[in-house]
Amino acid sequence: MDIVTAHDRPSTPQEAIGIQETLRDLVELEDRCPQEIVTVTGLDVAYDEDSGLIAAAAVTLEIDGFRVVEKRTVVSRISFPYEPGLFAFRELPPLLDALRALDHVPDLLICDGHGLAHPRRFGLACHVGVVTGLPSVGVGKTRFVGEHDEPGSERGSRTPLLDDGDVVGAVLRTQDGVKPLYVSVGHKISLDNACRQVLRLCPAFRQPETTRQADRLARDALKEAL
DNA sequence: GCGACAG
DNA sequence: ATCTTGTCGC
Repeated sequence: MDIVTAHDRPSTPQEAIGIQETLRDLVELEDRCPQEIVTVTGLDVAYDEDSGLIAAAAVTLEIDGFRVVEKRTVVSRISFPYEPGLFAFRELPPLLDALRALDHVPDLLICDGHGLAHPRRFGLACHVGVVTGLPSVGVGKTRFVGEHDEPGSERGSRTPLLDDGDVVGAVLRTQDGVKPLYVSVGHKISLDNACRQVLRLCPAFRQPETTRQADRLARDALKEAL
């Protein structure tokens, strides 16, 4: 897969913020993904702070049946400190390497982190979407920005995530009585469609099947590299 | 000044 | 993210 990038390795936080403020104007919030989504790629990373290693994984599944189409892992060095709001610059380099290694271009990317639900409306999911040009969705496990009511306890219930008067995402219950997920638009997809696809990916567990598999792959790759 | 703060 | 005992609920 071809990826044009030159804006993923800033040397200072100030520079990183500048990159986000420049790229955020390229985010497309309309549905520009295929009408029928067939393949979905899950992205995740695992860290080992002691060795300074980071492992990234990209797993492409057929959304209907979850058959594995292909999977790639990359292990490299951590190149940016963790900082809320800038954490994409930590995960982006290895994630893009993993995506570049894919042979098949997926219909949608599922990121482990927020998209628009970010202080500058440009979280990891937006960044990955913009630099790849692919539709992307951000799925967070905890709140980063915004306020919301508690969604109903049944799977599929959702409430809007509001920040500064903007609907920046949705708090979506993916399993009955289980802690909800924070879904936000990354790129080229509407919030409604994003929630619909995430629900399809969560038939039995809280987290999307794509994220679960990517998480496991990244951990295994990291363990293997130690 | 005092919290809050994706992974 | 990762570490990591005990503990609550079904």
